[in-house]
Amino acid sequence: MSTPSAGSLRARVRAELTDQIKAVARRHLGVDGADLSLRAVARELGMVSSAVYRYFPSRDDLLTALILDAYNDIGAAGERADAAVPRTDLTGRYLAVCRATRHWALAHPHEYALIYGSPVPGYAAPPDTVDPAQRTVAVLAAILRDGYAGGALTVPPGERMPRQVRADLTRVLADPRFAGAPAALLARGMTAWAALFGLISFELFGRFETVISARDAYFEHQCRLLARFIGLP
Amino acid sequence: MSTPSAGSLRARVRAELTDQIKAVARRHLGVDGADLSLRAVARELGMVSSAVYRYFPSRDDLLTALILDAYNDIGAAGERADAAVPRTDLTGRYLAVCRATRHWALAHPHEYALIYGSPVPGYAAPPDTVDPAQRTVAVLAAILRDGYAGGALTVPPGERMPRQVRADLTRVLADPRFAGAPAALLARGMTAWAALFGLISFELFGRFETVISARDAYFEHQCRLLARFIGLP
DNA sequence: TGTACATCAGTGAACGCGCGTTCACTGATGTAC
DNA sequence: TGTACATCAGTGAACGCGCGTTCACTGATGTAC
Repeated sequence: MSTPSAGSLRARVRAELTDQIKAVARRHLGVDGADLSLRAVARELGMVSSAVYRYFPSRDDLLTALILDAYNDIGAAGERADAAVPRTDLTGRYLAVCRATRHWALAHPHEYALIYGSPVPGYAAPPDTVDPAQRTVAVLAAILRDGYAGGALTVPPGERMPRQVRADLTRVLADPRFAGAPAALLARGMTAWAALFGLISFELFGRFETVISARDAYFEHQCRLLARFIGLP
Repeated sequence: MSTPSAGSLRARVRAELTDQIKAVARRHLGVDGADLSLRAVARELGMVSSAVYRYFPSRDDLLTALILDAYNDIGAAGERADAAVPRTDLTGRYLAVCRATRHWALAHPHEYALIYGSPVPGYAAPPDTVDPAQRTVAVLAAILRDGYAGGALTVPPGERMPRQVRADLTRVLADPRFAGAPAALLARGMTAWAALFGLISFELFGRFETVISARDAYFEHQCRLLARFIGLP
């Protein structure tokens, strides 16, 4: 209000409109799916379609922005849920992350579909989406690490693992975000990770439509089974 | 050639062209995704776009035909794989079904995305897709049934299950295709089912891109973990 | 504090394109007698 | 076996629509002196 030079006013307005464009575009994902219409977004904002190009150089860049936001949102939701549980309550942390992830997905079905559904033909995600895309799985990995460090999680005795798989997992473990647990544990964790998103996608994409009616309870039960599978008490 | 009246000739030509249209449309799924272009399909077949309407009353009906075929194909692949393994080799049957399902998905990525990817906005699958959609999971259920009947699979002792979840699963078990195993086993089976498609979707939709290089071995290992999770030896 | 210039947001028209679907039509194939 | 009529496949033009992107422009906001 006082010190900030007039320059930052324009910048603030610009940031706000950028957010508004994204917000409207997000809503349009539900109508058009991944091939949302720039013109429709502009129309809803009362501006002419060419004006959007002052904010995003192309339709694909707008899409990329939505994808980035979605990854960061769902990842942050998982991180917050994890942080809210005592560090030593590993099962509680695991369940909290699962619930938060599903909760976000149910609240933002079209953004979820954008990042965890079919890839958009002709669209290639730029490299800077990779890190945000791994926030959720990084939270899960941290639980494995803490569980192993504290002795609660142990390597299942007599578990064999093909050499090539071990090589891949070892490479993953070289990343500090995923390090700390042995490969055998990471393997189980990654199965649970795929299962988590399999469950959410099944629910969201209609596979439980006339089959499962108690969705919350079902998800909870499935997650508990997966927790046991990982080795959590 | 001899007895079949001339009427069946026209019918045969019609059936062939119907198949050709579907074949071309299937290929176009890779370019346009679920919003494939009728005109592009017609163009590739050297016919005028309106001619396609002699075969499919609308674009959505063509899409429905592709969806039906895809469900039946992937389901049949699982059934064949299961049938090729001795009945008593439960783990072998389970792994065979998983492998066949993944194999089909890798060979038909765009059809897989059509049925197991994000739902198409504005498209509602007609009710006759439901049964074909359940062929794969029905094969898995049969393995549970046989395992339980033969005594190889047992209910995990002391496993609790929320009342509502039990109610849902009991309703599922009323269908002869899924009957035969107790609810606690079915619950595990359905987790493994979601995990299977979670794994395949992750692989196909690019989530393993720079992470897992030994895809076959990784999938195999994950499926073995899931087999153990279900209770298979 | 005031002026001269540069930056930027938004306009409106246009380009060139593709789409699903309808409709009246031609000509070939099938059917009934 | 041959003829008269009905069915059907495919044509080509048209309707009405929406799209992403470019471009020269106006007028407001910001900056340097």
